Amino acid sequence: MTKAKNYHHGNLKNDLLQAGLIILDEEGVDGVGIRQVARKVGVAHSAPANHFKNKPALLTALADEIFQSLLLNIETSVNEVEPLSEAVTKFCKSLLEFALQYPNRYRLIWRTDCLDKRNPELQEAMERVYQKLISLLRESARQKNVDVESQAIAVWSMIHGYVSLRLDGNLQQGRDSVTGKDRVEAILAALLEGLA
Amino acid sequence: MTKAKNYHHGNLKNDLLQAGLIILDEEGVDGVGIRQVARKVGVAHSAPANHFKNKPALLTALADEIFQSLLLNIETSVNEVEPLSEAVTKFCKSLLEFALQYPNRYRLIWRTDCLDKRNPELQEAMERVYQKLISLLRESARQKNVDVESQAIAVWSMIHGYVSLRLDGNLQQGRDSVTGKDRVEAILAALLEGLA
DNA sequence: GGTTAATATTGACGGTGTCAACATAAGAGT
DNA sequence: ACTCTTATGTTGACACCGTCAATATTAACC
Repeated sequence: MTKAKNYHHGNLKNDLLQAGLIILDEEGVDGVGIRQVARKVGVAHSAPANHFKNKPALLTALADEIFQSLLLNIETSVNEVEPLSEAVTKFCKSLLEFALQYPNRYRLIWRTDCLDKRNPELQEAMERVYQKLISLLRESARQKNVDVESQAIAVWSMIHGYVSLRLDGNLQQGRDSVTGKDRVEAILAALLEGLA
Repeated sequence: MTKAKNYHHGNLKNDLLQAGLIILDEEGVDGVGIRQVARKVGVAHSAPANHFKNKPALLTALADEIFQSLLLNIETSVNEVEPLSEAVTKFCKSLLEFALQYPNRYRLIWRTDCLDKRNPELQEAMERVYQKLISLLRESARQKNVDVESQAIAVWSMIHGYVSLRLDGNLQQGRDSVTGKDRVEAILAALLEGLA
């Protein structure tokens, strides 16, 4: 938050985004609104309009920022040259960690009903995460004749589904503590080694 | 919609729910609101309050109905005695079919931020779907020493993740048409046979 | 048939996003 | 330095929304 004594605020746009992040973490997606962030920054309710065309634009800008930090998280924890199982496990775990640390941020980036889906920056931000996964799989599938795309979608679907279910509290009771190793490892083992 | 000539409407509660379903299909989760359904049924904006304590209660009642029909869908298409791969495939496919036919219904039942999560009927409705999957896996895991719970969560996560990504348009481009067989089969094959 | 409880209506309150009209300040060109 | 233009911030209005309180209407029961 930069100081705000003057009529012209300085760098309102960025301050609005930071305020939005805070509100998001504290109150969830529904808490984030034009008037809310304006209030938090101490500016008139209609000031954000100069920087964000409408509510979806504001949320999309937030989602974009979030995707970037998520990607950073992933890239610092995954090493390309590891064997497939290691790489995939780290990819999934860093995604889960991020979601557990900032549940509302994870929720927002998938709330496409609130976002401006066509925003190219947003699309590209998500694409980068997906491509990271693709590259991991391609690396260790070198000359083997496998359908990397399907594998990526399988992993991507599973971890996203698991995280979503868990964040929404849909893996009830003690159902999410498994003997010894974490459940992520267990379901990843199921995927890596096969069910049958 | 029953006729509404009288002051007392007859069975308003049910009519509100049906109207809610229609609005849900047509306009999405955000379109469904107290005043909206009241308007659709032709009744005062505050009439629903007699039948639904608040908005979450209305949406929860809808979600409950939806879960029931989803379970019906699954149960008529899955046969317990089939081999594991068949049973799991049918389970997942009927879930996907349902989601493609009524995308907004599928979306609603997972929007736990809009729903009354503690509602026991809702919890049980979801639980029944999950238990169905468990029973499929247990059936074909008979004396084999496998962690059925983890397997169930793996399947459940993957199909839920896949459907969610697909409904939200996050499996871009032609990325979702794979040579010959459907992508669901491809990712299920990855899960059944293992990645490594 | 009169009383009670259920159900529907009306009107208000504070909240929201968005728009239009206006105020203020910063920057560019002369 | 002095405009003029443009970017930015303010104020006020509008139509929605969910919720509540007060009231009207009817059904059901003794």
